[in-house]
Amino acid sequence: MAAGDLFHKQGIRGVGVEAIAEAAQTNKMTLYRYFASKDELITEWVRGIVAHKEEDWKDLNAKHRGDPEGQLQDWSRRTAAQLRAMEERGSALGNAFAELPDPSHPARQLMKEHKLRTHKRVVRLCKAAGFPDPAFSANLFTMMLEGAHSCGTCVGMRQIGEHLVQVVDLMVENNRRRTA
Amino acid sequence: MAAGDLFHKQGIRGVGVEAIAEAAQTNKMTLYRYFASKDELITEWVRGIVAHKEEDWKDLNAKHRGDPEGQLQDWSRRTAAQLRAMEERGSALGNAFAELPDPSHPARQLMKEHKLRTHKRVVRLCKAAGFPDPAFSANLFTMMLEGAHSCGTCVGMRQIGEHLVQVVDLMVENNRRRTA
DNA sequence: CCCCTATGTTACCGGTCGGTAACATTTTAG
DNA sequence: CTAAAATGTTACCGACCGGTAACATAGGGG
Repeated sequence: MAAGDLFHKQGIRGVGVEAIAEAAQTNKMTLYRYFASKDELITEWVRGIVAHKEEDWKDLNAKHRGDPEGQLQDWSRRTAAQLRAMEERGSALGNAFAELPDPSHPARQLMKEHKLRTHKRVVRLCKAAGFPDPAFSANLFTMMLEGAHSCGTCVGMRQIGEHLVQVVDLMVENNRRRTA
Repeated sequence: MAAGDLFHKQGIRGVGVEAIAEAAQTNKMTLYRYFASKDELITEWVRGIVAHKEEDWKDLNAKHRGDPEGQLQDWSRRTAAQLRAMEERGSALGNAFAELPDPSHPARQLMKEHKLRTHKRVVRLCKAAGFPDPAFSANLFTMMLEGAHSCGTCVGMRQIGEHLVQVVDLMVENNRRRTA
């Protein structure tokens, strides 16, 4: 899905179907034989991103089975890596969410569900890790994660990523000391 | 600037000049006698929001002169209040930033400058408050602030706001204990 | 009253965009 | 090789949008 690059770089509404077709090395007609509308194209693109992130979580769970702290830490590290690879344009999902105000848009719903699932996962991890107030800690994690994407404009993504990792490590270690 | 409501609710690109004029209880022609283009309209709208936020900072500084911790805490409380008053649609500036990919767009530059100024202010406050690693703490604050806006989708803005206040208070108190 | 300015009205222009029809071309499979 | 399926090409439609011209109307100060 080469269209995604365009969506991300120029904004969903800023890129025309013609340009998408060209980027996919085909033409408008063929495109419309596979996708019913531009909205469906957008939705499939979003679905792909979301699926990829969900896959990442499965991988995380497989790699650190029964180790919630490890999952949280690895998660922060992967996020930091993504941040490092990120350009001026910020998070694809975040931007897409802002560009699709219609609450009934399928792509928006996909993103919302994914956000909810992710947050629930983090709450579960915090609970499993024995954090005294899992809801609070989870919200904190989520806030920082979401925020990290949009504040690379201030100091650069590298530093933000490192600090994200730092603070997650710190919280996990603190909690370990507390429970030990 | 009633146009702002439309920009915020339907997205900048999703609202036409005609609708803006109608919302301002006038018509397109009169609008174009005051603003050279839609982009200028957007820019002025953004300028207004940014100016308001800067004014808020001045007020913060005036109310807690020589008390950096107090400024940080009050800042988190004001943000929480904004979050509580926020609907499904999220932060106006955040969305605008996502909707204006062109780095040379004046509105985008305004937002970027504002973000940088704000972050520098937070760094200065952290330094003044005697945080051991001001850059780190400031990034943490900014991450949470930025993130709070975009993760109300998960658990609702009220809880996010409260937790933002909680963690800022916690950090400030921790630092106070450390330096005492 | 009258002039000047601000505002409103209508119609229009050029361009772009999402989407489709009809037809030509290539690729693939049997 | 041939038939069928997939892909490409061109042209087009209708809708919308940003922006403008020309003209009508109102309103306020001298």
